[in-house]
Amino acid sequence: MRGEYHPGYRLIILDIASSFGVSQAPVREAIERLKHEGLLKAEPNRGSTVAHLSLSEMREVYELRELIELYVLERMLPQLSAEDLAKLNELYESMCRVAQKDDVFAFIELDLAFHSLFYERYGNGQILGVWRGIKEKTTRFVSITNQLYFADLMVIAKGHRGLIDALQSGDLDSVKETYRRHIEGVWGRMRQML
Amino acid sequence: MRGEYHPGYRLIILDIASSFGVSQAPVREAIERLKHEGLLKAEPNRGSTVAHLSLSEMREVYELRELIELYVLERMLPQLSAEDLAKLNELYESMCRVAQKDDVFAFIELDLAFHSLFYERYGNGQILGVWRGIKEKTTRFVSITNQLYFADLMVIAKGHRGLIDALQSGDLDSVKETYRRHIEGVWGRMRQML
DNA sequence: CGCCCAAACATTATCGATAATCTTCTCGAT
DNA sequence: ATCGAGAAGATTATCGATAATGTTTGGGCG
Repeated sequence: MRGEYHPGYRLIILDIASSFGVSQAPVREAIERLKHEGLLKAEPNRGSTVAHLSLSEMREVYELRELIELYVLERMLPQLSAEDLAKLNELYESMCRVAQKDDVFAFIELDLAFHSLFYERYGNGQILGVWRGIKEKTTRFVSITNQLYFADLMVIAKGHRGLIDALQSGDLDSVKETYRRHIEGVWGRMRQML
Repeated sequence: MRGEYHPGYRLIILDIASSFGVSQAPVREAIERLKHEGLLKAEPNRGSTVAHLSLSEMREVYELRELIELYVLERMLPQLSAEDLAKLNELYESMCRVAQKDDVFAFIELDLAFHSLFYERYGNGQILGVWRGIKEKTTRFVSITNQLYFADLMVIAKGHRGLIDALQSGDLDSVKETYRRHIEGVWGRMRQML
């Protein structure tokens, strides 16, 4: 997740086991999990390597995200409480703080936490599950590309100010349009990295 | 998947291992996979049980399905080839054949294969992944509730005739409306089971 | 000089056993 | 009779070792 092992790196079970001071079994279990979360790729009898995460895959992720996030937003907008808005404001301020320190990893966590609020409030567990997958892939992509991202950290943070304002206005169309532009904007910044 | 082990059933590793004539390791690996596919649920040191699949969960699944299927349909409609339509017709006829034999499991496979065509043609791997999850949950739910489903098998089969006709007309709005009614109709039939 | 085959090596997959943990049952005290 | 402590049993989690598989290296042959 943090990009510590780069894509393509082959994980040797016995090495990992001895580095953690455990036997093969727990390492195998962990690898099995990571395989199914899509972080590792494996071929039978050939071991596991860190999965690649291509730009084209991220394009697909963003298409899916736009689809479900606009839907969730529309549906949960009426239920949005003052408390929720306070929480979003709080996250926005944390984002600004972290942006100045150029801490990319902490920033993306906050950014995604901001959007998570809507999915969690909405209460559809299946959609939440899809969002979790999107979140994970996004985090990983940012971790991998890292250094190229933080040029615009403050710009992205400020963008969330606009989102909050739109939510406060309560006008559905302007909320959807603001979000659509936001999501596409972040994606556009990402795609320029490669 | 076939409902052989019913929800709540506890899987004992050593029993399964000896029944397959293998040791614990491969059984553990399989369980780990099934856990992450959501078919099993596990608590640490307390073993694994077959996951329950509630009606409320299926409601969520159908909400998600309607969202993404209408989207995919809209986007890939222009690319739909005569070949695709022939394939859909073929599946429709198989459905009718199987419906008469009251083979619920075979029927649901055909039904889902019908809808899979759109997702596979569309070419967004992330969305396809979401669909795979939906497919799996649906199959399982039908397997579990089984006997209650096949009263309407022929009705559901015939419904696909209408979908093909709508697709052939090429009119987006009528396609979307037909599909929306179809998806909600199948869901309505399901919810009546409980 | 390059190519194929076999041996040596590296690594994964599987095994059976032990350790840790949880559950059930028994027994004594209240 | 009820509750809790503790032993006995069942099961999972972990271990280290062996078997199976894949990869590399070195040597003989064309």
